[in-house]
Amino acid sequence: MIPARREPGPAELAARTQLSRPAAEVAPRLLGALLVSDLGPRVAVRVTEVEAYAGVGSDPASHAHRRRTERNASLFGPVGHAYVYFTYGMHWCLNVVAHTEGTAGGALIRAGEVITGVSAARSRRTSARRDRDLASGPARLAVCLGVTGDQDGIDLLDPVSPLRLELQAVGGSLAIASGPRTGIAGAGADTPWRFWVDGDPTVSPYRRSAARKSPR
DNA sequence: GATGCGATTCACT
DNA sequence: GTGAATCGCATCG
Repeated sequence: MIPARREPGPAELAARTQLSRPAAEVAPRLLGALLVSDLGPRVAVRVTEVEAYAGVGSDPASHAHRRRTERNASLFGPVGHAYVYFTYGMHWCLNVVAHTEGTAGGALIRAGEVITGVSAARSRRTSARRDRDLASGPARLAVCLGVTGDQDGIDLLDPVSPLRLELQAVGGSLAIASGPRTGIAGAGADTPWRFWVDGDPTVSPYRRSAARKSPR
């Protein structure tokens, strides 16, 4: 039989509204939120570091800067869904789609603290020496949660989704710091769209854009 | 059709 | 601190 159309609850509607704003405004509000993965044994992570990426034309560092393609399509899609991309031939990174109606953008989840399923996270991240290293980096966090390209585009606000974002967990008294984004060169390199929980040990160490050639 | 490089991580010097 | 690993994608010819 045909399942009834899902009725979004009030928390989900509130979250959807919160994410329907420019990524740069949404990103700091994701700090302290919970990412819960039921892909395999449950692992939950408290978000401690994020970066904002805007849409076409406005942010040269964004995957959505040039135009919509098959790869970045999720960034143009519904707010609150996942954008998962593959980079360096081996790493997956997770974004939360956030933008105003008709535009594109999202927030890269750069780091978090594993608060549930530490042993499961450790078995996925055998090279991590300390617990604080388990999700201290975008690709590390994705591994912790078991996220791959298979999760690209899924709805993070659907209560039955295997990967969920819980905004209601956000506490009020977080010390938020901001600064330039990591790994960005050229235009947009100085935009302070990286946000983190000040003093949190799980925040990934800042690296300026890979000092390739010609420093100037 | 070919090519260069990336929103990174890890091991090693 | 530096370099290798590794491949899909966007750009260029």
